[in-house]
Formats: sequence, C-alpha cells, structure tokens
Amino acid sequence: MKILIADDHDLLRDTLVAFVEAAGGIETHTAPDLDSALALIEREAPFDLVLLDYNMPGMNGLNGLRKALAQKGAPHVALISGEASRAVAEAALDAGASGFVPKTLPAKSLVNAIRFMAAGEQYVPPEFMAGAVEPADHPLARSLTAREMQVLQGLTEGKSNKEIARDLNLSEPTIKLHVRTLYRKIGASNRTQAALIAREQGLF
Amino acid sequence: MKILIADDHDLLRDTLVAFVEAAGGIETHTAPDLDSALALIEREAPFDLVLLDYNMPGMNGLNGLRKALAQKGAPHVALISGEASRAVAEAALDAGASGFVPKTLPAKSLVNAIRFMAAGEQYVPPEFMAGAVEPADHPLARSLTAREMQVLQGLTEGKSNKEIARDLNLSEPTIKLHVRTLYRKIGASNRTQAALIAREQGLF
DNA sequence: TAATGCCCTAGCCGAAAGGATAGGTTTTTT
DNA sequence: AAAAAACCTATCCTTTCGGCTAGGGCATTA
Repeated sequence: MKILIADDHDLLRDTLVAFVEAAGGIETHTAPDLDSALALIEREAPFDLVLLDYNMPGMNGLNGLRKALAQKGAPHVALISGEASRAVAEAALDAGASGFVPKTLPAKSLVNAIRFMAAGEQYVPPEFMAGAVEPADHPLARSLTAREMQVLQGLTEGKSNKEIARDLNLSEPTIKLHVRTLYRKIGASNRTQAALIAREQGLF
Repeated sequence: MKILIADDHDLLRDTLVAFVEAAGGIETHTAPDLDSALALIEREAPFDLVLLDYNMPGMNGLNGLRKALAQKGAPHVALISGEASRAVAEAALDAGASGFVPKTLPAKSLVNAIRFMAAGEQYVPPEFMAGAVEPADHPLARSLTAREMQVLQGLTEGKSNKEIARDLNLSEPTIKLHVRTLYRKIGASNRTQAALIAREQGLF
C-alpha cells in the first residue's frame, strides 16, 4: 500500500512516517505543502491514500482538498487537522473526502484508519462527531446553564450585551445578569477574560 | 535522561515518543494538558527536560510556562508550537524557557535539541530567529508599534486599561490612546475582539 | 532645517459594563 | 403540593470604555 502524507510540520511528518512504516506494509511519501503534494501525486501515482493537513500552505480551506480530489491517481483523499471543527469535517466529507483525522487521535488508531480509508471507506472518529452534537462534556459547560452558554458564546464573538440581547430575543438587563453569574462560575472578572477562558477550553 | 512531553495531539505525542525512544538513551513521559503535566512533574521529578505545547488546554499563553518553571523538579522547560511567532519565542525565553521548538523542525533535529536543552543550554532554531528579522514577523505585528504590541498583550490577558498603565508605568489616558489606534489597525471594535484576534494570530 | 512618525499627557463626553437588589414566571425536583 | 432552580425584567449606582480634540517631547529621515 502506498500513501502520501502532506503536512508543513516536519516534526509530525517525520515521526508519523517512522511510526506508520514500522507498522509494516505501508509505503509512505511526504510533502510539506499542497503544491508539492499535487506534483507528487502527478508523478508517483497511483496512491492508495492521500492525507492532507487542513492548515498547510496552499490549502486555502477546502479548496486544496478539491484540487487534490480532481487529480487522477488519488482516488482517496483525507484531511488531517489539529484545530478544525466538526463543521469543517462535515463539509470535507460532503466535498468527497475519504475521512477526517484530528491530531488528537492516537497514533495506533490512525494506522487502522489509514488501512480503512485506503480500502475505500469513509472514516471519522466517532467521538469527534458525537461529542460536538451533545455539548455536555466540557468541564466548564457542565456548570453553566444552557442560557449562560448562549451568552458565553456571544462573549467569545466579541459582541456587546445589547447585541447578544438582540440575538437571543432577550432584554439587555437579563444578559447582564447572565454575564455576571457566568463570570463567577468560570472565574472571570470581565468579558475579555471570559472569552479567552471559553476559547481556551475549546468551547465554540 | 528523562523527559516529559505535553501536547494535546495524541498523534504527535505517540509518534514523537516512539521516535525519541528509538533514538536511544531517553526515557519519555507524556501528558495531554498542562494540569496533567504539572501533576506528573510533581510525582515523577526530577525531569531533565519538559516540553510544553504552546496551544494546549491550560496553557493560557505564557502563564502555563511560568507555572511549570515555578515547580521544583523541572529545571529545564521548553515550548513547542505549530503556529506561534517569533515574538512569542522571545517572550518565552525571557520568561526563563530553555528553548522554543517549532513543529516545522525535522524530527532528527528535535532529538539533538532535546539533548542540548537537557544539558542546560537555550535552544531556538536559527532560521526561526534570523529568517524573519523585523517586517516579516507577523501580518499583525508588522503594522503595530512596539508600544502597541505591549498594550495588545495586556488586552490578551484580560487586563483593564488601568492595570496595563500600571504594568507599563504609563498613564491611563495614554493606554486608551494606544488601545484605540490599535483597534483601527487590526480591525477590532472592542477589547475582547482585539484579544481574540491577537490570540488567533498566534501572538503571545 | 524641516518634516514625519512615535510616544506621552490631559481634558471632555456619551455609551457600555459591572455590581447590587427586588420581584416576577415557569419548569423541574422533592 | 412545596421547594428549588432556572429564566426573565427592572431600577439604581459606580466604574470603565471608547471616541474626540489639543497639545509637547524626541527620535529618524528627507
């Protein structure tokens, strides 16, 4: 089996190749950006699977994925990403990707996923899709009410209380109340800190 | 030699550990977030070197680095990051970090860097500091003056204008001026947005 | 030398934020 | 049925923010 791993992080690329090849039966090629990857696909086709980093020079969102899919010799293309959200994963699958691999996946699982995707299946880690649908996991989210979560989301978008009130069809004093109780729960003393804390916990 | 690698990306952690241990002579422990890392340092001290991912739950900019440095049993702490800028690297070294490792570093170089840092030296990839002298620094940092960058850092820590003024030994009206001009440059309309934009760009 | 850009100070103003308190409804739990 | 929790509205108050104008000092550059 022959695969291509494209990622601008040498560190991940080098170690990943070593790991995958140690698993046996997989021949790996690598590229540091999209253009190199496309050229390699052209030259060394066919590949059983192509893994593209979502945050890589040349990718430009899902455009890079579409370019790769349009090439001959790369029937199966999957995305790999450290940050991207579930929405991106779904859009990628809709665009024809063979899978979406978060970098929080254990290395052993990735090797299995590679074989799976090369066989023509679509792979997404179950917890990646399920976890986001049911937003009740986070250490912070647990202590916040649904309404407070909505308000917190407004804060992480840099909105004013008035804007949040309009979005949620509530009055501004009500928003202010939720904002204050929310501060106490998460340990913030102003809206900027609240936004940063929420963002850091991976919320929204 | 005993080291600790803390990164929330299992994929990198798993493969990196396999690679480093294959190099020989290095015993690796791992953690998926800052709290686990600190607990491990407490329990398994001493470590010859601790590697912390800059974008990891609990890090909160350089605060996580400072927490780790404050612990006994971790004399040498270095940052590892996929996105962060040169400004962050410099700030990290100023704060007492043993080094700054971008994820674009080849895996082989990292192994050498690990031995180097564990020996008490400070390591930063030469091309990281030299390559981008001043202008090619960051799309945002380019247009901001040094003073505005300091103020922006205060914003990303959720501080009030008064607090920033005290920290920088300036008057509050001056801070307010910098804040306003800074908003215009980066396209923010309030301090929360400014903080989020800065954080998104990998500053601080 | 003049011009420019950056930094600092300082006042003014209206708007927003943050805190406290009081009282209302609905839903869920006991 | 009673109690608790969550949600909503409201008013009062003080502080902070954000925008504005008008200066002066200081360095680099034209």
